[in-house]
Amino acid sequence: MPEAASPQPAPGSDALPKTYDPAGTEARWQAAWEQAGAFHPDPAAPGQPFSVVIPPPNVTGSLHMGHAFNTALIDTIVRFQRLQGKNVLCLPGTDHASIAVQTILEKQLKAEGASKDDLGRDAFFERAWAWKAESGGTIVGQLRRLGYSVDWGRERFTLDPGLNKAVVEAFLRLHEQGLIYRGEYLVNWCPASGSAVSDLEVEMKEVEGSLWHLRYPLTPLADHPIDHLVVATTRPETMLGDTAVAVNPADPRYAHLVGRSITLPLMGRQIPIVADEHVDPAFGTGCVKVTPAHDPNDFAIGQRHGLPQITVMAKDGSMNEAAGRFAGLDRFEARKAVVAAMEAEGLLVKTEPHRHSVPYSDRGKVPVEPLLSTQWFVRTEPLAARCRTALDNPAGAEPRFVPERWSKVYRDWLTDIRDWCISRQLWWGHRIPAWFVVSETGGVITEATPYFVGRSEAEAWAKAEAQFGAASLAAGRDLVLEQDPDVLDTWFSSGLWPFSTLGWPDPAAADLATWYPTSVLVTGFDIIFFWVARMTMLAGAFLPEARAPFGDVYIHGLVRDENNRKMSKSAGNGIDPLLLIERYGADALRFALVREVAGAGQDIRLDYDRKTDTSATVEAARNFANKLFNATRFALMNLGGETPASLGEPVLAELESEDRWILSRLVRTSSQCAELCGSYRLGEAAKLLYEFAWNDLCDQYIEWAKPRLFGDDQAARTTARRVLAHSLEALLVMLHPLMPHLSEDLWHAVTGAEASEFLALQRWPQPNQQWLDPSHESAFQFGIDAVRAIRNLRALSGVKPAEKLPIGIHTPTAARRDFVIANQGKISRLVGASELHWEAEPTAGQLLGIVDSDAQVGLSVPQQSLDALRERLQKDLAKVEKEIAGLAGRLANPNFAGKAPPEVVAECQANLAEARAQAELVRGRLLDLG
RNA sequence: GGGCGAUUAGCUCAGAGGUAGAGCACUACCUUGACACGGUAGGAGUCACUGGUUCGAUUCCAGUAUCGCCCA
Repeated sequence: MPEAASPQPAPGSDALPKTYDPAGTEARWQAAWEQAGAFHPDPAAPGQPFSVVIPPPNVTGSLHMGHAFNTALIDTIVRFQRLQGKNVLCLPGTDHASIAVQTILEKQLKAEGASKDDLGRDAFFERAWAWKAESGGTIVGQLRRLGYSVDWGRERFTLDPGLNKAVVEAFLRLHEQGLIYRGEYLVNWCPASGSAVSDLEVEMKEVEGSLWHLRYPLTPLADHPIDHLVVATTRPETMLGDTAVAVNPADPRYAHLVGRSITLPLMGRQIPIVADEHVDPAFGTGCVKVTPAHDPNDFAIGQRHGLPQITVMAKDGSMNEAAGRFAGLDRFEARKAVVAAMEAEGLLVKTEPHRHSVPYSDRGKVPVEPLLSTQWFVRTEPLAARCRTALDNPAGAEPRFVPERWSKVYRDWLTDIRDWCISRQLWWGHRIPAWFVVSETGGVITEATPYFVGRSEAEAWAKAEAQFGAASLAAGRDLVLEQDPDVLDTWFSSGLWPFSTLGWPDPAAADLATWYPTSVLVTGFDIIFFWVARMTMLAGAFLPEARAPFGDVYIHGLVRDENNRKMSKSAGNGIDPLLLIERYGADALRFALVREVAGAGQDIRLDYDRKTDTSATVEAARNFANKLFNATRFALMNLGGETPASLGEPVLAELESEDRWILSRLVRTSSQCAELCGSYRLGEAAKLLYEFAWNDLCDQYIEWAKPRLFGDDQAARTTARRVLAHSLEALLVMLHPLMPHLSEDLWHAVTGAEASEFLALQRWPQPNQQWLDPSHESAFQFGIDAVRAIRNLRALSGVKPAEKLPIGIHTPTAARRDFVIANQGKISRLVGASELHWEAEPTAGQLLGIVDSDAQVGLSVPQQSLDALRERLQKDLAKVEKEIAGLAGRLANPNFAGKAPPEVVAECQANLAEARAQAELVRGRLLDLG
């Protein structure tokens, strides 16, 4: 980056604008980092490897605030680790989101009056890739705009050729291990997308439905009093596929009927009455209709009793030929028609309103239909078992969840896990690498058609030839192979993400060797099952030696809107991160998001005014950015063209009180902040730096150091410059993970570093440990307290801020006396004193304020009505008396003295003495005031 | 039905076994030679409730209530 392009003039210049304008600065540094390849690591480089693969956003449009949040957290972590000197890889990418993208495209086609079948598979794919290019481009642009320090040179897409290779290999190996099978089962069928979906993609929704009580006539039997049973159902249309009625074997009302048969109304079919323990005698009439082909529970009953499965619905949700005269009707129309028909026959007993759960398709937003279908499945238990073992690793759970409580959620899901339906009747996705020998089954694919799994069609052919070639030849027919038309669940490819992106299955991949397993996965709790568990299961199948594909899993909450609702596209309550970035800057948005996340993975609520597109939270962060900008501007104006390096380190022997104080605070802050960032307590780290920067450096240090910075004493000025430059530089380094652009920019301005150098690649500050000095910190704290007491007194007595007047500080303690005398000029400036003097005891004729039991401050002002001061003192007295009561009460308790730690008792006694002394002072002052 | 989380200042949220914190908002004053996106000084809370452990609980434990989420 050419120097001329920098917004910062050379150090020492005072030509900076008064406010920070993030837009240009952020774009410039993003470009500079990328052009320099700053985040493109070499696997052979020194430094402990640290790696993160980002959760790839779906290419379904653009990013929302949740992505910005996830990005802010990950980038803070990886930038921090980079500053620790690690060899950091942060790998970006996007997800093809098979079902979601196909839904979008089909909707577009429908709007154009076309369908995917008109287009054909190839043209549809072309269209899908075009969509991917557009949406993916938008997303990548947004990620760049946030300042994500990822390696764009390693960007991946879950449907790119490299990932396809990994997907095919994974499928093959799982198949070889017997962990993939194909079979006809009751699956969740989404009629909207025309595909099977997994259990996870089904969401239970409470709906107001009806419970229909239907009369099923018993097949007549001479001299038997009961001639019918009543069944209750929420789905009358499925009765067309009933193959039994079930009762509880212990139900005395019906026990004697078990084994008899019923004539199924409307269909005329004879179906048996079976006894099954899973029937709840208390629900409805205690009799349930059994439709094994359309209900999971009935399916299980059917299996136990060997009942036939009659599918009465087609895959588009309409009734099929097996539904007799209802064939062709949509399932919801059929429901009405069946009820009407039953009523017409006098078989509808009653209809009750009934609230119940209905499975909905996550994507299609329509009720899912349990349907018998031949699909591919992953046998999950062996994989899950390995994950549970890794979690129980005596040397430490793998992965380690942060916060820990999520590991229970993860474990529970991996216990009693169901097999994973991985085939989808879609086009956009990884085609299943299986070829059917359709010549064996008359040219069609059935459940019985033999198939071969291969890395390529040629490989499948070779296998097919070997097994069926001779027989085919003998039978005089050609071998015909046809690839399975279906694609894999998106999560199958996402599940390989932490290693497929690093080069797996190539055993020699350097990235894999260096950066696998990855260091930490950062994601929301909502995809622990979808993604985290799938990755650990699949990694266990292929790279079991690592136990888990990531050491830590840092689970964060969701971003909620100003009304505490989860932000979502469908609810229309999303907030576009770009709007806030444009208004406040990416650094401000990032800082605001991270600062909100101090707690243990709680959701964060981002305040937002939709009328004005403003956010007080982000605005506060923007103000902080501006404060830093101005602090740096001040430094540049007062460092005399020098840099931290040219000035050299502060020299201990030359330091004044505020120097000792800020450097001690710096030592403390740098180690605390590193500790917090290293343990994912990023919000606390953000707050710590905010306080150090604003309260300590700006409000105190700079104000106390101004006389030296403005003065003529060269030696004193150099010392102050050294401390200021040093503290500021360290602060900028520490802030870099949180506010990368601003800190990079200001760091260049302060250090005068070459454009080819980057703060992003510097080292975390290592301030001299000798500067840590608690006694100086408390000594200086007295100065802060005294200044505040004087200012308070001025405000209460109504002295004009600009009015200078004689001021005294009264303390008998030698160290404090020395402090006051040594800092006379500085304190005078801070409190507006025309003359500042020290006396052990206050002399008469002053207006006095109390710092603590050992110090008072006095203003030489004419006596006046001082209700405000009196009020204040009375309040102080009340407070201190309350404290005395509490402390005295505690000390009077013999158990306290006996059982509490001695240092606590001593502290308590000291506090009591202090409080009593203060109370005395306050009472004295009140008496003086009359 | 099972599990998890939350309940702290007007709002949004930190916090920690030993006298309650921040940001925003609020009040008063101040355009002081970095910053009004600023400064100074203030006001403001029975830490949801009830028990228990403890010398001491807002903090740990149990239960209750309310809200939210996940699983069935």
